Amino acid sequence: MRRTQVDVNIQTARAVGGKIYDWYEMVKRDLPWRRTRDPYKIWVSEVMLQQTRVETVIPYWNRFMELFPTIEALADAPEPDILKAWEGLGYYSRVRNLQKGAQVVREKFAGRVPDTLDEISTLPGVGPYTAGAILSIAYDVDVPAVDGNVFRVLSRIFLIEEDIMKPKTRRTFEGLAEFLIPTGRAASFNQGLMELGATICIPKNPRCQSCPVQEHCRALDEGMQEAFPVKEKKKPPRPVDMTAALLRDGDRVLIRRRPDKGLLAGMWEFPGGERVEGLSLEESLITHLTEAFGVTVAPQRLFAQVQHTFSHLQWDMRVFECAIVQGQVREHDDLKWVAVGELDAYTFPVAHGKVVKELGGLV
DNA sequence: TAGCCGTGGGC
DNA sequence: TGCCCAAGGCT
Repeated sequence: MRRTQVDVNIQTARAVGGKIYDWYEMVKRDLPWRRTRDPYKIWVSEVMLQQTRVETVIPYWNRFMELFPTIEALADAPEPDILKAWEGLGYYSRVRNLQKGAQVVREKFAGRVPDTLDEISTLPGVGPYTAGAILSIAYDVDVPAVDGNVFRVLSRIFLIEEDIMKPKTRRTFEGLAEFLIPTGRAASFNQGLMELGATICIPKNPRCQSCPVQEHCRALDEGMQEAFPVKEKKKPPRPVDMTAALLRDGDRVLIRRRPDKGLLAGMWEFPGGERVEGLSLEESLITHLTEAFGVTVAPQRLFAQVQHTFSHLQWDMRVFECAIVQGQVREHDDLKWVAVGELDAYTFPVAHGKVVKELGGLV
């Protein structure tokens, strides 16, 4: 028996596992992919269900089964056909991987979906969750299938405070989920855990009065249901004061290309940079341009102010119209004077694009 | 490890 | 409106 990092005695494990199993057998929804044991059809359903709601998946699964009823049919289908069948589901690499997987099954596994963790995990698009789901549901193998529902349900029952956003946390939950499986009944137990998470133990306002394991739930006991699972909140984007220079030469403006790596790699921008600690915006801009091109500029007026939020940064960018007071710009591949009317030919980040648009409006 | 990949629904 | 969330996996 694998040892879990969560302190659970065998009696509790048997009680919780059995109750979830019994409850699922009582209340399970009649879903189309629950009417088959065909590993291929269950595989397709599990991939469709990744990050996607059951109600959304049902019509897609039905249509997919008509179009590609077997591994052979999917393996041989033209890519445009499979994409069309997936249209509107999102995450389109899922269906490309599914087809690649079908081809691998045909060529390496004699057309039969593998029934071991090691083998099935070699299929593209089959990660730890999907592997466990297919093995348990289609082949009755007693392996866990830990998805977002399972994180939520188990973290509440056992008051697990590990951050579920950390990859290593998965092992804790897999160990516990495996420990809870009533022997030989992983198919219904695993689906029961997920069904419980989807219908009762929901993220907000969980329906604890209807829960089959309410008497075992430590979070309910402490009135802390909504504090679980523990999920490190994404840090809010760091605010950054950006500066940029609008330098004109007749109807042309100066743009430069960003480095090939890092944020907004390879895109074009109006030269500038982050505000330097201790300096004003204008002083920072002068410093950046001096260092970058060896020219001295004089900010003359604020041309535009643009806000743009990235996942990790929040730019408050001010674009100053500047004059060159000393030195000369030497053009090269990544630094050019470009007519305003030609700027469309260059790719700008959204923030700079707004400035380009404003410039265009002036022409 | 963190960023990326799509879409629809709930609040 | 703007988040968060939903049966994840890949790079």
